[in-house]
Formats: sequence, structure tokens, C-alpha cells
Amino acid sequence: MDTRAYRLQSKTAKALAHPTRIAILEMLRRGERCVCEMEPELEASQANISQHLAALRDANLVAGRREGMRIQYRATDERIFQVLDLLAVIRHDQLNQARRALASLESVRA
Amino acid sequence: MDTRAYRLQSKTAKALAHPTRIAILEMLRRGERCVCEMEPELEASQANISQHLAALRDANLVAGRREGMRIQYRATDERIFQVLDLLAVIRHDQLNQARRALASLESVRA
DNA sequence: CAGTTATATTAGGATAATCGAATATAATTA
DNA sequence: TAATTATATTCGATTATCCTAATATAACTG
Repeated sequence: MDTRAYRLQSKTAKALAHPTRIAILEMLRRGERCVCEMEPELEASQANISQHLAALRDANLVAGRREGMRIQYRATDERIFQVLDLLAVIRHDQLNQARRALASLESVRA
Repeated sequence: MDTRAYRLQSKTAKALAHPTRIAILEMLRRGERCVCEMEPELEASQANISQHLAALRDANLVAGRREGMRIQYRATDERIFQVLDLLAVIRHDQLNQARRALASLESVRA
């Protein structure tokens, strides 16, 4: 078992293991954003968003660039969006399967 | 912000947020495995492997099928391996970039 | 310089993840 | 049925994550 590699992969996965951090990355998919632009869309405090950005920075998934008073964040590797897309289709299919299973159980009562 | 969708996506990501769980999935990539086959390859106790399998089951990423005394586990969605592949290349590039950055800093002392 | 805006960091408490140890369950074999 | 093998679950302690509140830093504005 390639412990070191798996540790690093799980570190990246851990960075995605929070809905707010996924929401942040989804915003960055559409281009650079400062925290002040994220604040209204995410339902989280400024401090909390900064903390989640720190986690994403720590995992090397985002980087910021100062522009006057603001700091513009961007994704450092576009492939993270492919990961998000895959997670979305996996989730989507899981929901569909669960719905089908429920429907077939319910149809028995007829 | 689509809170529900992001919660489900982050749940899947959280299941990947541990090196042992990634190692388990990598074993399952090569086919069905029982816990007793995982035990020597992973450096973890039987109980601990069972606990990680429970986490993967809870996220719907693996399923087990009893076969006599053993329970054969398999991945429920092959696309999870695409996620692992992406995490691997992202990690690989991050390492390379860090190495290049270090090398260029070291070359200054000449 | 004083005040303001944008962001980051720290501290503290609550919740969750992790692991080892012990125990439970389930199938098999003697 | 007793012993054995394979796996799961529970408990408790430790560590990590998360959030809010407060404070710090940094750049801009008057």
C-alpha cells in the first residue's frame, strides 16, 4: 500500500469534504472571485469563508492575488472541476437508484 | 447555492478523506475482495478495516455480498476510480510544481 | 493620521472522526 | 454442540473539524 500517495490524495479529498468548500469551488469555476462576492451567495460569515479558503489554499486547490483592498481567488488546477462533475453524477445516480428502489417497494401494495 | 446537492457531494468526498479508505478502493479496483484479503495489504486491524468499510458502505461506494464465511466487497460505481485517478494526477502535478519551485530557489546560491 | 473596507487569524467550545480493545454475530467444521 | 474463522459493532479516549466572536492586518479614503 502506497501510504504516502494515498495520504496526499486523501488530503485533496478532505478539502472537498465540506459543502461550503464545494460551493466556493463552484463559484470559482465561473472565474475569479473575492470573498466579498462570495459572502452573499454562500450563507456563511466572512470569517468562516476565510477559514474555508485557508483550507482550500492549504490543499493547493485555490490561490489568491491581491488587487487593492480585495483578494481575488482562483482555482489552481482546472481538473478539480472534473472531480466535482464526477461527484455530481455519482450522487445523481445514487439518488435515482434509491428512488427506483423505493418506487418498486411501494408498487407492491397494489 | 444548492445546499442539498453540495452536502451529498461532500459526503462522497468525505468517504475518500482517509488514506486507508483510498487504499481499500484501490484494491477493489482490481476486483472483489474480502476483509481477510485486505488485512495483510493494508496496515490496519480487522476491526479498523471493518469500520472504514462501514464508512464506504454508508456513502454507497461499496457493497458486500456474503459468500460462506466471507463477505466479498466490490465498488458500486466504477466512476469512483476516475475520481481517484484525477486526485492522483492533481497530487502528482502539485508535487512536481513544488519540486520545480524548490529547484529554482536552490539554483540561486550558485 | 483617523476611519473604513476587505480579509485573515486566533481562541474557545461544540461536534465529529479515528482507533484500539472488547464483544457480538454469523457461517463452518469437528 | 463446541470450537473456529470471518466480519461487524460498541465503547471510550484522543484528536480533528467546525463555527462564532473577537481581534489583527492591510490597503484605501478623507
